[in-house]
Formats: sequence, C-alpha cells, structure tokens
Amino acid sequence: MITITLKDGSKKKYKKSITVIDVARDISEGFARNVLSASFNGKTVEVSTHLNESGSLELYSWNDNEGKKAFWHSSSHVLAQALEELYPEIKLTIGPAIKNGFYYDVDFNNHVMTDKDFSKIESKMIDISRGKHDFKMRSVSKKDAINYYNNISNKYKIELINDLNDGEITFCDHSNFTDLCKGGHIPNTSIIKAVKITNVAGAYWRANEKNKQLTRVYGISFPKQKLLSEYLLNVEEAKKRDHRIIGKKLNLFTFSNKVGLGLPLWLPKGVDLRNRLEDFLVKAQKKAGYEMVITPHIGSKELYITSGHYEKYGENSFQPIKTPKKGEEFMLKPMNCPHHCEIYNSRKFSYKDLPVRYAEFGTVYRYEQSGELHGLTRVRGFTQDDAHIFCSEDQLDKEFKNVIDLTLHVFLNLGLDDFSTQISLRDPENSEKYIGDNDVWEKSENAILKAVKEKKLNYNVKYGEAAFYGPKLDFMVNDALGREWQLGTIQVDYTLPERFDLTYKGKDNKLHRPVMIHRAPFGSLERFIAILLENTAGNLPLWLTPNQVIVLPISDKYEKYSKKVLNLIENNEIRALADHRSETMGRKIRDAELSKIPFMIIIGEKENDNNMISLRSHGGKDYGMIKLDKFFHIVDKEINNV
RNA sequence: GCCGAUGUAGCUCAGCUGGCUAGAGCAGCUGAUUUGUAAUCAGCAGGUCGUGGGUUCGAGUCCCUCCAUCGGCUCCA
Repeated sequence: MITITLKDGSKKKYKKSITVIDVARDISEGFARNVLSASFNGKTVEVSTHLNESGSLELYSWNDNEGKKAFWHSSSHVLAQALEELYPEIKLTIGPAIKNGFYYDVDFNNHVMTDKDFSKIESKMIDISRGKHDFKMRSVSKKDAINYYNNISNKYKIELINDLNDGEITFCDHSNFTDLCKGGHIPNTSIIKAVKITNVAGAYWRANEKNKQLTRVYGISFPKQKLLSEYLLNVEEAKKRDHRIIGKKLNLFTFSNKVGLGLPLWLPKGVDLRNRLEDFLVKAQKKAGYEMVITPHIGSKELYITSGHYEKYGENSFQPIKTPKKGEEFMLKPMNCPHHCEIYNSRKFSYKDLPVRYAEFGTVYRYEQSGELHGLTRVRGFTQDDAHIFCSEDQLDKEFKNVIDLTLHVFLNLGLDDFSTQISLRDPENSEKYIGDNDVWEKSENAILKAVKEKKLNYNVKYGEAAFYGPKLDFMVNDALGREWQLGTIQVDYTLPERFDLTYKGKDNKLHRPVMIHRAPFGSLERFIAILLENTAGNLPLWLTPNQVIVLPISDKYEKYSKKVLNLIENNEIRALADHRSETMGRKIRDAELSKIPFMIIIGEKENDNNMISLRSHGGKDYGMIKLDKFFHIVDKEINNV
C-alpha cells in the first residue's frame, strides 16, 4: 500500500501501481474528466503514470497554469503531426508551450509557409484530435533514439539527443506519431476542441543568429470553442490599447520617415505629459539627494574608447561624426555614464562628500536594428531619466536600497503595480562578453541579491541579461499584448570607475575607488509613456493627463458664462478647455469621452442663472449641479489621493 | 539584419477572376441649426492607389526591385 497526499492535505491509501487518473477517479468521476495533467512530489508526470511510492500528488485542470501548459504542450505534438502529414519533407525541431499557446520550430526545406496554409493545418489538427489518441511515454536508449532520427535524417533531433544523458531519454507516441519529449501531456487528443494557428515567423535554430533560420508556427488551442472566441475577442480589445494608436488619437507623438526611423517627434500635448513626469521625478530625486547635471549630445570617440563602449558597440552605433579637423571624431552619445564620470573627475572628492548623485534627463542615440524598432518602446533616439551614484563600498547596500525605494515610488504613484523584477546576471557560458574581474562581478551580484532580499522583492534570475560592465536589477512591465518590457533599471558597476580612474580621499588619507550605481526608474521616458498608455488604455491619472476638464456650453447663449468658468478653472491651475462649437450636447460629450478627458462641465440656463456648474466624469458618472468650489475640491481630492 | 504578412484621402476601410473620369464613413471647410449627458442636417473639397521598373491594347488589380509598417527571431550599453 502507498499513501497519496492530495493538495488539500487529505491522505488516501492505494494499492501500489495505481495510475494518476485512477486516483482522480477515486475523488470523483466528474473531477477526473477535468484533469489535464499532474505532478508527483514536485515532478511533472503523465496522468497514465503508475505511482509506486507514497508521496504528494497535485492534479491540474484547465484553470491551473500547469494544466494549460500540458494542454498546449500536447497541442504542439498534434501540430507537429499535422505538419508532418501535410508536408512530409519537413524536419521537426522543438515545440514548447508558451505563455499563450504553443509553437513548433520546423525546417520546411523549400516550402514557404504563409498564413494561407493556416486553415488547412487547423482542420488537420482537429481531425487528429477527434481520433482520441492517447499520449504514451516510453523510455528509449540513446543509441536507439539516434538511430530513429538517423533513419528519418533529422539532424536537429540528433543534436538535441546528443546533449542528453543515456537513460533519461523518452519518446512520446500518439496515433502514429512519435516525438522526442520529456513529458507532461493531457490524457488524449480529443480534449483539444478548438485550434487556431496564429502566426508564422522565422526563428533561428537554438536561438543563434549564425544558425539556419527555421519556420516557427504559432498556435493556440482550447478545450471549448467558446474559449477560443473569447480569446480572439480579447486580443482584438488589447490591440485598441496599443500606445501607437492611443498616442495618435491623443496627439502625443508622431514619426516621420523623412526625419528618420525610430526618431519620435513629440507633439505639444506629449511634451506637456513628459514635462509633468520629469517634474514628478525631479521632486522625488531632490528629496533623495540627487543633483541635476546637463551634458552634451555628443562626446569624443576617445571617451567611448575609455569606457569600453566603443569596442563593444562601435560597429553597431551611429558612426562617428567627422569635423573639419583631420582625425577628430565625435559620437552621438549612446549613454550618459562616461560624461558623468568626467563630471566626477572635474574635482577632488573626500569620503565626506560621498555619495555623489548626478542626475540628468539625457537624450541618447542607439542604432537599433531596423527590425527591432517598435513604436515608442524601441527607438533610436530616447531620453533616459538617468543618474549615477558614486559611493564608497560600505555605502553601496544602502544606496542600492534607496534606489529600489525610489523606483517603487515611481511605479506605484503611476499605477504600475503589476510589475516583476529580474536580476540580470552574466551568461556563465560566454564570459568573454563581459569586462571586469570575476571577483568584482561577484561583489556586484551579491550586492544586488542582498538588497533585493532585504527589500523582499519577488524576483527572477536571468543569466546572460547583464550589461557588459555589470549585473542589473530590472523592473519589467507587460504591454497590452502581454509582451514584457524593461522599464526601471539599477546597475552596480565597479568597472567604469576603474576605467575612468575615479577616486576619493579616504579617512586614511589614501586614494580609494568609488563604486558606481547606474539607475533609471522610468528607464526611458519614451518607453515608460508607451507602457503607461497601454496599461491605462490612455486614461492617465488626473494629475498627469493633458486636459483635465472640458467646459461644454449647451448653446452659444452661455458662451460668456462658459468663458468665465473656464477662466476660474484655469486660475486654479487646472488644465481646461472649452468646446464652443455649434454642436449638440450629445456630440460634445461624445467627443470629450473619446479624447478621454476626465471631467466635463456642462453649462446651460440653470447653471448660468444659479452661478453653478453640472459635472460629469469620463465614463458617465453624473455629479449633478454643484458649485465650482465643490469641483475644485473633487479635483484636489483625486489628485492628492494618488 | 533575418522570416512572414501588409501598404488605396488626415483616419478607418471597400474596390470580384486586369476594362469607362478610383468609392464610403469619420475628420476638414462652408452654410443652416441654438441644442441638457456618447454622433443635427445639407453642400463642398480632398487620392502621383508606398517607390521605381516590367508584362499588356489597357494595371489599384499580375511580376520584379526598393522603402515603410505590423507580427515574430536575433539584438538591446
């Protein structure tokens, strides 16, 4: 007999070798029907797995992420089978489940896959699913596995198998299809009721640009047709929150091919918005002991040779600007740190002066690959809310934690509470990508880990995401379509102080090397505004929004009173405008709603005669007829609550 | 940079297998209307159909080049 502990803590005794699905059936037939996958003692198992020892069992349904993962992973097997049947000459590579759905990377040989092929693939997949084929795992020796793929001459799978240990290799069969697979399937194919191929794209084999580009077929599947329709509807809704669309509608920014790719042009309303964000941060930074500096948009090539950026990025940057003087070269600045290092170097510091915190809204230019450009989130010219903190080693922990606090202050005040943090460390397999000694890296990495733990942030560690001079703590936020973007960033750097020979005089009357923290709570104003627009669907917080209130007179009879009200509002430093067009009230309200103005003040005969206003807020809330002072109170309350 | 899709008026789109002076709604302009909580009515104006080339008696439509955009990949100091 073995004892199985379930998620709710209840324990059940069974004969040895009972299967997972039988345990589920023992709970209830209906429950078992919804079980998609399971884990036993923390390890993913199949629902058909026989349990031979006591342990804890978790059963997953569609409502669990693990359940969805198994569902989509299994769907990718069905996709692979469908593709193989439709295009027999293809070579399969890998096909995992992802956040929303699954994909399969395929070498299509000469066939060019386009969206015209999608419906054919979908029908094929549904056909296969209806066959109710069980997913069955089996162990294979390394030799047999390689033989199998040699016979169908699939070098990709052989490459994968070569990286695996003999004895740990498993295949999964369903119908007449076999794939190299480490497991985690739903019971059978018939649970897959709705399938949508969403996209094709190129993807490099093993994520390496130098390798062959495969075709990645993306899909999503559901246990009910209705769930698919809902999903597609959601995607359509999310697309409406795209910052490129909102930015256009609200007249915040634009682009011009004549000016150049990835170079945003900020319109008056967008500039106002940026300025308010800058003011907000300037105030917070002043409290935190930062000093503002300004540095030029270019710097001599020597500067970047010193910093190491030239060697690392020179070829992929905007190329040096020549001058009439022979041999003289300048570069558009791709970051502000070298300039700030030179500001530090402009005088001598004592340990009593530290920490020194130089902040700048520094506009930088990076030649991003053309295929990488994306609205305001990935551009070639952008403004960082940059600052560099020069401190002694024993000040590092405290300074780092203060920067975390500042970043959290920014995020939470702007309503971005749905973020994750990521500790970006070196890629252990590619140490040549980084500069600086190993022990210096370890010191930096430990400083970040320590601060993050003390601040009790939830974090993921990502290897290979560090900057070339040091590790980072990044604050990540999703856009409307669920893509993750880095906003705030904090970096510890022992390397640049070395390269720029930065020093301070210590208590011991000897020269010491300061540590440097690079940090930007917004990241860049461009990207931050983009993500903010998508997260709020353009309904910005009242203190930030371009126009806070619009005055809508019912007819031009009340224009005089309307102008008086407008004037009083503006005198209270509320951003207001009035709609004096000869349009109906319905029309004026509709237009104000579409431009997402938080408050509407309606003025007609009653208001005019009683020296009152009628107030409506965005979305339709009616405050009725009130005194103007009451409106000021409402606005004040909403802004200061933030 | 690579893979795929797309590109028609300021915006959103229609234009079937190539065939008269390329259509609609919104926005704009002019006029009428003087309006009570999400679109008042009428008229006018607006387009080298992304660019360059080719096929054809004839190209928005078919083919090629380039450019840009969108979705991915790679990259992101």
